[in-house]
Amino acid sequence: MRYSRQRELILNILKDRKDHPTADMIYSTARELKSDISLGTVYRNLKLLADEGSIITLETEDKRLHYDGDISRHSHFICERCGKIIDLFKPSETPKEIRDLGLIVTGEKCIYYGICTCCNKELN
Amino acid sequence: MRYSRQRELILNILKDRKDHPTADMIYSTARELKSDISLGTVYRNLKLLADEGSIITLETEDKRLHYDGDISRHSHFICERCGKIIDLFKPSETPKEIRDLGLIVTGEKCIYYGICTCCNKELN
DNA sequence: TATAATAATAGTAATCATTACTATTTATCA
DNA sequence: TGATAAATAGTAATGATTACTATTATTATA
Repeated sequence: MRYSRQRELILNILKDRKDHPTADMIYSTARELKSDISLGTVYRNLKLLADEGSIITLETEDKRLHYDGDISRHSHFICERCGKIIDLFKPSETPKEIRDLGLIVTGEKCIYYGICTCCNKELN
Repeated sequence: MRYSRQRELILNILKDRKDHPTADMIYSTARELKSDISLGTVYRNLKLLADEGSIITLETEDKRLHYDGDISRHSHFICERCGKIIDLFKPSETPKEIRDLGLIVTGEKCIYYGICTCCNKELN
């Protein structure tokens, strides 16, 4: 894979932020920094980066892929009211039961759903 | 919500099978049993059933929603080679850390990725 | 049981996130 | 410094899902 300025930009944008943006959110940030970058380039590179394991994808209920520049082992919480995605530390081991089934586990994505602290305050 | 024959059919199809079909897979089974059911009806009712909690949706990496008629607390394993989705028992509690953050957890979806037993045999 | 009210459907059109395509640009290596 | 081919910009296409509308079916009530 050859170096490209666009790919480096996309990766840096993602590594610098702590939220979990969609492709078009990354695209709009990228446009501010390089005004002629195209949406297709953003999509293509996000996929390349995800395939090589440099970033993580999150398949959420909003039907848009979200991206995470933090590839450390952790899970996520998604607020069903405001949609905010919160990083959670993931302390538990991969359940022994899974290995006992003869399955080879290479990754996991655990998403908790509910109401975040902010929304809970607003509701009460 | 008024009774409908189509919705009952869709729910029964899903409750009767142990795999995790997509909308169009459910649609083709439904067509065999009621030849004039429409794809839109399948989609609309799957959404209704998921919203009321009668079935579960699985957001996978293949960009198609999969449905599960088993609403007991369990997680899933997806084979990255053949795409098969396997039910796993979910013994662990919701991590205390999450509640300590002031988050209200109403649900969770945990998907493990890797290679299933069948595919592993074929590879060796 | 017949009928009025309206929820649900079938069939089709529209949407929208994502991917594919192609002429042009750019990174990289001899 | 060119040659080569990967990457891009810009646009068209794809495909899962949703919206729309005339018609049908359910259900409450007379």
